[in-house]
Amino acid sequence: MPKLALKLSLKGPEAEQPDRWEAQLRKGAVEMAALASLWQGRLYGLEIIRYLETHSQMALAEGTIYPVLNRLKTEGLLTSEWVEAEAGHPRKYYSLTDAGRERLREMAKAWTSFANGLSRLLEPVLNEKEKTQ
Amino acid sequence: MPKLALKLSLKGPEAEQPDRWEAQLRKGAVEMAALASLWQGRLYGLEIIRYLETHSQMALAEGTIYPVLNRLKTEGLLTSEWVEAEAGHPRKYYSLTDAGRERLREMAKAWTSFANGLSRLLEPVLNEKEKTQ
DNA sequence: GCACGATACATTGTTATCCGAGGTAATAAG
DNA sequence: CTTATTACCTCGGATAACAATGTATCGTGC
Repeated sequence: MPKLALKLSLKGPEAEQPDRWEAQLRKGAVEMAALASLWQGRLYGLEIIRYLETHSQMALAEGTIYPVLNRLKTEGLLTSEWVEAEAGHPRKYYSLTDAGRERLREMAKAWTSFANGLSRLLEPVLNEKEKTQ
Repeated sequence: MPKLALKLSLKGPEAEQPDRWEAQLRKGAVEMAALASLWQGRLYGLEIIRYLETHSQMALAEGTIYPVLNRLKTEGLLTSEWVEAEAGHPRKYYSLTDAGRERLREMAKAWTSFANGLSRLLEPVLNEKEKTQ
């Protein structure tokens, strides 16, 4: 057996909708999440993925995180450095710059405001207080 | 003066970034917001825009809302009916279907979970509790 | 040595979405 | 009849997530 790593997409005729919707929710929040994962210290790529999965139920693919990290690096929001591991492939550790820290603060505030607005909107739904028009 | 309604995009060499980021945040949340605006009764297109702007600081363009409404209608989550206005152009009122109501409940739950995860992630940032690595 | 698996980084193509810019229709006022 | 207002609708560009795929490095078993 050579590899057999197929992840079994199983795309049925009219299956999977919730999955795609949550992907859309992630848009825009991903950059903020990546920055946030580095708030307490440097991490390398795959570590960021695991961190976010553990700390926020946000499951990102590798094909998502690497472009994002490069984007943020280009914008000067974080830096990277290669570090040799005792075993295995060398790792590229990312750290927040001062600009990145500042930007994350702004994003966090904007996010909070945005989330509060939506929460207010969803209140009747979650509390099931229907009003018959 | 003929019209002069140009909204002044003013796309400088490296200007406007915060605006585009918030647009990304909106992706995915828009469908939910549109459904939520109809929870308490029917509204027509422009009214939905105004409702969301008032109740959640979410400013949507017309070019955004109409395709979304058609999408939701195609999925059977809402229905529409033309209603003559006493004055001006007739209005197309949208209402939630039972399926739409049910879907909105699911979305609201998923959103809450997602938002809570991110809130947890941002806690250190908002509380400014840096830990020197 | 060399095949193999594990770990890690990286890129490409597909698909979905927001929204600016533009258009149409109906009514009312000048 | 021209203009303004209100409303609905559509097209095209830009951006983003991510599945699939590829590359590089090291350790282990033979």
